[in-house]
Order: sequence, then structure tokens, then C-alpha cells
Amino acid sequence: MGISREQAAENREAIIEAAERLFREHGVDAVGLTALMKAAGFTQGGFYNHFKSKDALVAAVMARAVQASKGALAGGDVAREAAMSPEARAEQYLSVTHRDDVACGCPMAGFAGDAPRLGEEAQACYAKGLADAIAAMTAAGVGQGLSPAQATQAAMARFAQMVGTLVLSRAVVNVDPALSEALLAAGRQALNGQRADA
Amino acid sequence: MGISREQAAENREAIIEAAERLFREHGVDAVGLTALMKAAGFTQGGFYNHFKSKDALVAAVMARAVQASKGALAGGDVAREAAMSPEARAEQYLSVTHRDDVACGCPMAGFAGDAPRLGEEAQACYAKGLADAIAAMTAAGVGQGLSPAQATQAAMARFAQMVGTLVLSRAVVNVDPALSEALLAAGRQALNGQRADA
DNA sequence: TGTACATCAGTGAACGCGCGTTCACTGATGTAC
DNA sequence: TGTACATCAGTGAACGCGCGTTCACTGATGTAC
Repeated sequence: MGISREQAAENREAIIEAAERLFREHGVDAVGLTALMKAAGFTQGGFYNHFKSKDALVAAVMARAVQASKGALAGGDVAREAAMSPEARAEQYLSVTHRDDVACGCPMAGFAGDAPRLGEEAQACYAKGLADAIAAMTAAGVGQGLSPAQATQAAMARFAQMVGTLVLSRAVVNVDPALSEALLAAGRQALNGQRADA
Repeated sequence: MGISREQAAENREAIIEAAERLFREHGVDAVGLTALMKAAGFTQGGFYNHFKSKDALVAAVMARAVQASKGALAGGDVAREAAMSPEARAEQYLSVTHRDDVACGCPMAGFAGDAPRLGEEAQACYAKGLADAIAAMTAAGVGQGLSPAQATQAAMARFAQMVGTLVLSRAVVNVDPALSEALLAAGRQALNGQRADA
């Protein structure tokens, strides 16, 4: 068709964006390239002008998702996120809104189930994103006076609590919405409220 | 071939067992019926003598996995599990052994990522299994003097901490084993050791 | 207890379909003179 | 600045392959008489 280089770069981004949404909604394996290219507004054959394989696209999707979520755990406005207290962030992370927004939410939670079976490059992006998220929470803990070791341990446990709660609440929301919301509430209380395990 | 009814029932179980292992290792979508039946020791055509569809098999697998894990969070010996303290159970759950034993470990963690996309019957089995696991932990908390509401909240948060830590540690183990083990250690400390978030 | 027959768990080929990938072709973009 | 041509992002048909599922067939099991 003849397309400018600028336009081609935009089209490549459009493919990655469509792929991220579809991968998160249906799983990487369940999305075919024909459907994917159609969702991005193109025909199947053009895919290989932008990526050398589906695996390469998965890696590009993961790199983008992880980069976009830096400092924005729930996929929202990055600047506003950065100004949030840890408590407010947990409230947002474990909200019904975030639970229902699989397509745009935290990639560490959205791809957690798929990650062990992705290609090596995509796995590396995922691990980098996880390390970054933990590092950001660790820095906040150090800023509040914890030792680096304490802050790291607390950040890891806190992030795992957040991801675990979100993943479980998403796993049961279709068949037991009450349990799904109770899990979110219990997670919020554990992260921000009084500990009930004393 | 002509097979006794007893033998046929055993063969059906063999198919479910092979399916559970393969589904957990490679994901439900990635396992074809031909490979599955071969792994169970049969040819493809016989599948529909036992199940009316792949979805029906998935539901049977989930029902079996959830039932087998009752009281045995890490897939081990049920009787020994029941005698364990909550602390010992967390140590086992967040062990390297359990992390590496995807095929036989806790089904709530093993299927957490796939659950949102499974058929309705399989999702119902999963939710039932999760509710049972939380109920068992709640009973333990009540036995230690917590109010039912407190115990339920604590059990949900604790289980989400365990699953989240395990899922994240599995997601990065291939590319960052040090991070994977640090997550397990942080989870164990958060569940059993001194809280570091004070 | 023996014989005749229906049942049904197996086999393995075949169905239509969508997968990831390749290919020949098109035509505007971008470059060289 | 205009013309000639190479580049390359598109199109859409086609490749071999494995998917879930169906089918005709086999033959020991289990039942009826």
C-alpha cells in the first residue's frame, strides 16, 4: 500500500497494543495472529513486516506493559500514582475496578499465570518488571526509616499479598462474586488496617 | 478391544491423572487430546467414550484436583498435613520443593492463572476448592480464639499471601532464581516470623 | 451351565477449522541523480 | 526541482500442521435365555 516510516511505526504500536489487550483477556495461547491483526486493523500477512515471530511479539508486549506500569501499579495515571501513599495504592490495587480491568491493570498480576510458559525474553521482561516494582516499594519503606533488608522483605511480602489477592479474586469472580469481593476486602484490611492475626 | 467395566473406570482415571499433570505443566490450552491420550496410554479416538468434550475433562480434572488437596495444601500426605501447625504448613507451602512441583502442588496456585478462562463447571470447582481451603484455615483460627470474622479475614489474607508468593516465585524462577527464592523467604517471614512493617 | 447376542471401550482414519508462517504481488514512500 | 528506481508496509492466498471432534469398525465383556 505504501506507508510512511512514521505511519509504519504507529502501526507497529497499534499491533502491540491490540495484542496486549487480547493476550490479557484470553491468554497468549488463545489469540491467533489472524484475529490479532484484524483487531489492530490489518490483514494477517503484514504481521511479519513488524515481528519475526509470535514469540517476538509476546516479548515486545511484555516489555511495553512492564515499562508502562512503572510507578503505576494499577495502570492509571503515573504522576498521580507516584504521589499516592502506600495505603491509598493498596486500596486502588485491591478495588473492584482494578479486578475487573484485566486488559489495562497491573501486568505483574495480569501475566502472572502465563509467565512460566512464555518465551525467555518475555520472562526476562516480566522478572525485570517485578524487580522494579519491588524496588519502588522498597525505596518507600527505606524512606520511612526501615533498614534496606527490612524494607526489601516487607516490599516483597506486600507485593505478593497484593498480587495473590487480585489473582484469586479474579479467578472466582465469575462463579462466586461474594467470595471475590471478600478476598479483596480481606487483602485491603491486611495491608492497611489493623492486623487481625494477633 | 473389549474391556471390563472396572478396567474402563481405571482407564478413565488414568486419563484424568495424565491430563492434570499436563494441564499444570503446559497450560490447558496448550495440551491437545491426541498428546493427552497418548500420555495416558491410549489412542485419540477413545477419548469420547469417557468425556463428552474437552471442557468436560477440564471440569473432571479440576474436581479431582480440588478434592485431592483438601487438607493437603501442598499436595502431600493428607494425614500428616492435618497435624501440621499453620507455621509448618507455610514453610512447606513456600518451599523450593513445592515451587518446583507444579504438577502435584496446590491446585489453587497451579490453576490460578488459567481459572478465569476455564469453563463454568471447572470454575465452580475451583471456587469451591478455594472456599474449602479458606474454611479450613478459618477453623484453625477460631480454634485459637479468634472471632469468626477475624479468623475469616485472616485466613483469606494468609491464603492470598501464600498463593501470591508461590505464583510470583514460579513466574520468575527460570530467569531470576535468586529473586524467586527471595520472594519465598520474604513470604515465609511475613507469615511466620516477626512482622517487619512496624 | 452353555449358547446367542447386545454392549461399549478400545482403534485409527478422517472431518473441517484455525494455527503460525511463507509467498508473490502492489503501490506509495523515500532516495539518487 | 524532476525523473527513475529501490524500498518496504501493506494485501490476501497458500503452506503444512495439529486442533477438537466424528465415524466405522473390532472384539472381549456382560447379560438374557
